[in-house]
Amino acid sequence: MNDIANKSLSNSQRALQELRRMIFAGELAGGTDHLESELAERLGMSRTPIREAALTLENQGLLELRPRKGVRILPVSAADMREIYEVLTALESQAAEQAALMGYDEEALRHLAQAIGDMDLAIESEDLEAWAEADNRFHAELVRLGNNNRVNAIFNMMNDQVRRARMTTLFIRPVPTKSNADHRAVYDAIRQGDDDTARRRHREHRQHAKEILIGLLEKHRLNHL
Amino acid sequence: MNDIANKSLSNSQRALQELRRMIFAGELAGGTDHLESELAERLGMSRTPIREAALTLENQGLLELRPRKGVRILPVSAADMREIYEVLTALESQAAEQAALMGYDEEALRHLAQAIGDMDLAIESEDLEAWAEADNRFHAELVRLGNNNRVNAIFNMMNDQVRRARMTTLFIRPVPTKSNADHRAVYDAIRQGDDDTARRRHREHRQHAKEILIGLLEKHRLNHL
DNA sequence: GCATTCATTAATGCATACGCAAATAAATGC
DNA sequence: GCATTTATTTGCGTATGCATTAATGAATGC
Repeated sequence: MNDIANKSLSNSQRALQELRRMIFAGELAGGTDHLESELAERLGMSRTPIREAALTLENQGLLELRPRKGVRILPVSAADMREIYEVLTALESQAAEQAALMGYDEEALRHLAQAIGDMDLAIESEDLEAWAEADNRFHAELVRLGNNNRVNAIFNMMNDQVRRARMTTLFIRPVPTKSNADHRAVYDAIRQGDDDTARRRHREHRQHAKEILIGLLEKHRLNHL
Repeated sequence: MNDIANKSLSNSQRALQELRRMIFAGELAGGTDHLESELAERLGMSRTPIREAALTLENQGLLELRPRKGVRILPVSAADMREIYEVLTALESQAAEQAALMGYDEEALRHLAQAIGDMDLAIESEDLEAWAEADNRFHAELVRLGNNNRVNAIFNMMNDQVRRARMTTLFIRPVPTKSNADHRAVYDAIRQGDDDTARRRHREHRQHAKEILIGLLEKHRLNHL
């Protein structure tokens, strides 16, 4: 984010966040190969911290270490997106259910309500980027309320990969005017402690989103992003 | 497994599988700290491959790298087990649903049926270890049939941690005579392509297992394993 | 002209070395 | 005797160098 914050980070950590950034920014495009030494030079450090960062990113499914071919930035295919959405559907539904069981009061659900409100505004002003940001905020907050660190961690990993695809798909997708009805229904169910409805409603919401996305990807022949 | 196979592995890979084994065998107990250099010496290699393996294991949630304190083997608490079971419940249910949608024939479900049969036999002969092995085989096969690499990968990670707890809990838990009825119901639903039933039934099965386990852990004050 | 073998190149996997910062012990002041 | 400062130790983060081994190109045989 800023240089001062970076000063306190180790080189491994800087490498990690820089490589992530480069991947998401498309500077390291999906499907391309890069030598460790090349990346090391580019980030102004030795191969050691680069390797450590690459190891981590490999575990997170963003790239692959292929001996003598360099690190390969993994492309995200339509099939990958299906897998990712299935994981997200399963885990977020679980989070919605758990959130409903937690008995949160209105104050605790403030961020969730805020995100829904922001999406309304974004749709009115037809600001797709603002909508995507608020939508993501809603889902992240929902998962947080689910009160399960592991679900949270996996969500973040998968979400990273979705973000890569979203850049592309956001602008070819229909304005999601309907989806906020789902969000509200999930919110209400959580507020009322109705875990069954929360889970089921969110599940349908995500499943629907998946079908739209996969449909778009296939229609536009976007097989790797 | 054997020396010959190990010869062809890199030191990093050997370190990875050795450290895993030591953790699961209890040689590196939960909550204990170990210096990188100590582990390096113990495995007869330098710190570099040890660090790489430790990085991976940290990502997988088995240990934690704490500067100057060594790698800390993470204990698995009752709260952790709750989290893990929630993830497994969500993902396996998704896998059951997807498996039902795949339209597998009897042959494709052979391993699943085999595992169920083995559990029957194990219960008859009261062989808890054999039962646990077959049970695990059933769940792993179910996930495989779910046809989602990411679900598979996460399942394996979570399952690793469950295995650590199972060593302890297996012998204080009641003989699971009833659970095979669930397994059969899930099998039938998949065989008949009834995705809704497969998902719901498996979800209930897992949820039940979770409640039993958590109950046991709390009753026996097993807060960290 | 094509396949096969050999030589060359180059990138990795790993060992090693070292500076730095944190933790611990020692010493000093009060 | 306690607190605070200073010295010492120790483990980690990272750079560097080298042996290994795969990939590439050259050369030889057919």
